[in-house]
Amino acid sequence: MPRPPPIDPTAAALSAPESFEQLRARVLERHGHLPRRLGQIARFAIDHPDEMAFGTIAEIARQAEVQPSALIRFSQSFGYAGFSDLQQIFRHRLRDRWPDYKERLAALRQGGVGREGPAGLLDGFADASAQSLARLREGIDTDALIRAVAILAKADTICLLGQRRAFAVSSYLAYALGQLGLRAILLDNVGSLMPEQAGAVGPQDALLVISFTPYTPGTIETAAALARRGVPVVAITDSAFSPLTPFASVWLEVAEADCGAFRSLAASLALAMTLAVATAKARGG
Amino acid sequence: MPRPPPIDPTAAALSAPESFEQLRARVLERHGHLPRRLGQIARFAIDHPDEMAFGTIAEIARQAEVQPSALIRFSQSFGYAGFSDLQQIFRHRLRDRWPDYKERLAALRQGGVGREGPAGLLDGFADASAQSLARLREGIDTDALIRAVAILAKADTICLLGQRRAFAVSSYLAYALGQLGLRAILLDNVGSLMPEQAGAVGPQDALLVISFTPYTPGTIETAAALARRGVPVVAITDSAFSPLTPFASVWLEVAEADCGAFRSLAASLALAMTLAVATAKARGG
DNA sequence: CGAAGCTTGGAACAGTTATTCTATCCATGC
DNA sequence: GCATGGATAGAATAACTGTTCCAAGCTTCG
Repeated sequence: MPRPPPIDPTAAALSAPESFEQLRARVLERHGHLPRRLGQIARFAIDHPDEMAFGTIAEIARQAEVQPSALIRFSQSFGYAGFSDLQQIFRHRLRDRWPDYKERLAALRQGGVGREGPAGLLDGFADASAQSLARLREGIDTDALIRAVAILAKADTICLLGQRRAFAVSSYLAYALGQLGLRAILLDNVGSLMPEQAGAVGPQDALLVISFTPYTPGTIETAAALARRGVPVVAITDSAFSPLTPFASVWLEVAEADCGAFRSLAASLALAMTLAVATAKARGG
Repeated sequence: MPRPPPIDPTAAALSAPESFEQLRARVLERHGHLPRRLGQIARFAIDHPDEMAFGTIAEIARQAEVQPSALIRFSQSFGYAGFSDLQQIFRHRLRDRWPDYKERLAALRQGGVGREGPAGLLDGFADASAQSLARLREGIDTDALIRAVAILAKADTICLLGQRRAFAVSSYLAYALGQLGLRAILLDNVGSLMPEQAGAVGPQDALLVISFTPYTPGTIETAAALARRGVPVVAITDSAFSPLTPFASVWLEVAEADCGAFRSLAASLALAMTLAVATAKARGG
């Protein structure tokens, strides 16, 4: 690797960026050829501009996992006299952003139509997701949740089943449970091998199945077959009338709001994560 | 003039306002029967909230023509431990529409409102998701979003790439785009066939790639290879320093909040859905 | 392998911070 | 007019601030 060219202090001093946008551009441009620690700071600064604005040098250094002196070197290498000078940039950014924020808030309160085009769509999906989350918090059956965690904590292996729309949830659970050190297998039906994937599952394991209207037939069949074989079943679904409820040991209802034709997944994912972490806690503790 | 009733320290301590709006209301209400200097401070605080957020106690005291100690008495008379506590309110007002997530959680716990066990965890994940969504709405780069939609709308086939944590997003996009009647293929690396899956992709297509820290090496490599072949790349990632940004035609930043070790996916999914539906609209219209 | 160059960590520094405390001031009630 | 008690100003203080400086650590080049 070629040695990075020495930083020209004159060049740096000539041009201490005066606005956040300028600074940001400069940081992005130089990030590649910045020493390790300074690069770390650059990253933190751009990713957490609010912290940079308010924190003391000690706090920021701790959060960025750097020495306070490194922050000063960073500031100076971009042409500022010291850290305080650099911090001014971040503070001004917040000051200037404020009026914009006020207007938006007012617009939202009035119930105005909001933004147009893709941004408007985004507002819609974000709204739907937030609404789903709020409903989940208030409507969750705490008892069922506790029983579900108990079942999963007792299981030897946790099998995950969710197809089509619910596949995002089951695949994320496979990732999360793995990270938590829990044995889990994802019945993903690759190569139409679902029967074989489910073949070795027994009563000592547990099935966590996710399905929403229109319930994928394969999901229901596989879940039902496993339940018949004595496998405890925890179901995440969208209605008390779901075909999963008759044979589920525990079922949890999530009512996802929709924006247009598309339903959110935010609540289902939050619930899934809760199950994963609570199970890990129950087992580990 | 009637003598002002003595301030009841208990009453003040019972209720230190936690948001700027609450504080403002309280100040306005008490302003009439406040001692001269404290009234002076009240007025300055409401009129110059930015100064209150950024300044040191000495600067503010000078600007408000008051003694520093008066600022502390003012803070305490509203139930705060000292000036620094009061200043937090003004800082949070600027920092984010939403009070700091961690402190909110702490407040919930202290107030006894927070639930215990799995339900408490659920609250945490729901909070993190909601916060991510709020930040997405406010922080989204509308221009980039529009350019991204334009690229995707022009594409012959939309290729989806996202592994590990991001796989939930890419797989959901595969489902959604299919429902919308758009040709999309998911590069899922089943059987380690990623090279073959990506082999037929050309400049007439487009790649929609999703990756978060720690960026899966295979994702970056494949995306970079396709970009080199002239495939337009739209990236959803979590930082301006993501390894995707150098070769992405457009990149969209989502800053997901975390609850414990696990990050939410709510904002990424909402953004993904937005891209899908906006692309369908752009093409169908 | 040795030398030279930045880069890095950590201690030392002077200056400033928020806070506490006390003497003084002023307005009120008797 | 005097006593009372909160409000105020200002000095004292201890903690912490941002900054400087230097020795040790790497990396790269000769």
